[in-house]
Amino acid sequence: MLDEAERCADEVGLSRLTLAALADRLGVRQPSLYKHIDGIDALQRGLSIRAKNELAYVLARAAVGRERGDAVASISHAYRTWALEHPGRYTAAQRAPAKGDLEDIAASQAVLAIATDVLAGYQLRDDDAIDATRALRSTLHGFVTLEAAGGFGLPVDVDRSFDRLVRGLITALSSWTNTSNNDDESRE
Amino acid sequence: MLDEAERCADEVGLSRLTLAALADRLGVRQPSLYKHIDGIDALQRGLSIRAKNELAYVLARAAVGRERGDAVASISHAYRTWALEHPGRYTAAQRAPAKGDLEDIAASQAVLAIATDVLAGYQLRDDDAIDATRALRSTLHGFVTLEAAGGFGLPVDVDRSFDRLVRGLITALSSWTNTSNNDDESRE
DNA sequence: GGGGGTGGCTATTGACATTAGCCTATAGGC
DNA sequence: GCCTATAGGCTAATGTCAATAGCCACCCCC
Repeated sequence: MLDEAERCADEVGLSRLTLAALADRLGVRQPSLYKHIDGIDALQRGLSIRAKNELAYVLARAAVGRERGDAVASISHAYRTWALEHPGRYTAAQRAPAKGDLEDIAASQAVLAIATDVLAGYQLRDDDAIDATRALRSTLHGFVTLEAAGGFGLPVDVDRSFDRLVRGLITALSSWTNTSNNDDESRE
Repeated sequence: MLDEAERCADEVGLSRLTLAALADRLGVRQPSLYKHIDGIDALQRGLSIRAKNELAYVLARAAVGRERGDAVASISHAYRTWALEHPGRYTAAQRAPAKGDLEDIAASQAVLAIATDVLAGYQLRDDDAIDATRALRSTLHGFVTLEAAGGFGLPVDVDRSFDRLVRGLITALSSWTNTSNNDDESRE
């Protein structure tokens, strides 16, 4: 059932994943779904957890045997590719865990852990590491979200833009501890 | 009426802004709203346009008299502040214009124009400029969205993280044309 | 061959969006 | 001063969706 829900969400968008539509696709009446899942909130939670775990797995695979800029570039592209291929699941994965929902929290941290691991190569400490993780997540999430929402109107090559963004990110990470208190103007 | 809708959206979240709730707040029955606006789609479109224009104005003010890194930092902080103060409107502003909806397209471009203007100080040409604009938008949008969604679980200072991110962005922009084809490893 | 669990079903309720059609106050034109 | 168009409210009704209650059939296992 979650399988079908995932497919449905990816096809029509998470916000249009309705219990009625799902029942239709499964060839049963809508109330029958309640024998398998406890309402639409639980459905979204289930999708979210599966999505987070799947994403974590994809990212982990992209990172094996790489480090620093190489690893960042690899997971970045894997992230974007996965998100674009599974827009419904990607949206689901953004759902923040409820307080005390250990399974959901674990799934969320599985994704986070990849980022942390990759950034470990940069030898950042404490808050620096957290800042860098947040920067990585923000950058990827922002681009992918805008792209998926059709926010980039112009027909200019989006792959290239993403590549540039990732490169910029890697540049920033390379000198992360140096930028704690500087300005710009390194050129011209 | 849009005023009240904005307040309501900011208070309870755009997704929970319902015509029924809005009618309640206005002290009228729900169908009466149709005398003023053509359904919930039109309401969201109206909110979106107003939000985009307001955001564009806020950003423009933040940019006056500044350039390059200074301007980027200023609009970045203005962007985040506005988004956090008006979460409903900010969400509304993300809505992509419908094809051929000139008013909405104009509002969207008003926001974009600020970014373009600010980045003009970096003397980027053609696709470079577009890539940089997309990078700027992605970075800000990503951070703010994650923050608003409660995506940053840890209690570590979010202001600081944002500051670092913006600095990193400025660093990347400063050497934008140089990063077209490099790697990382500028340190250690 | 009976009992329970599994997984369907219909019927019903309640929130919400939307449409149809009605009523009133009022602002101008005459 | 009257007449009418319109702005802006209303009730009633329909349709979609989530959710709950309560019923029934099958099937496995003993």
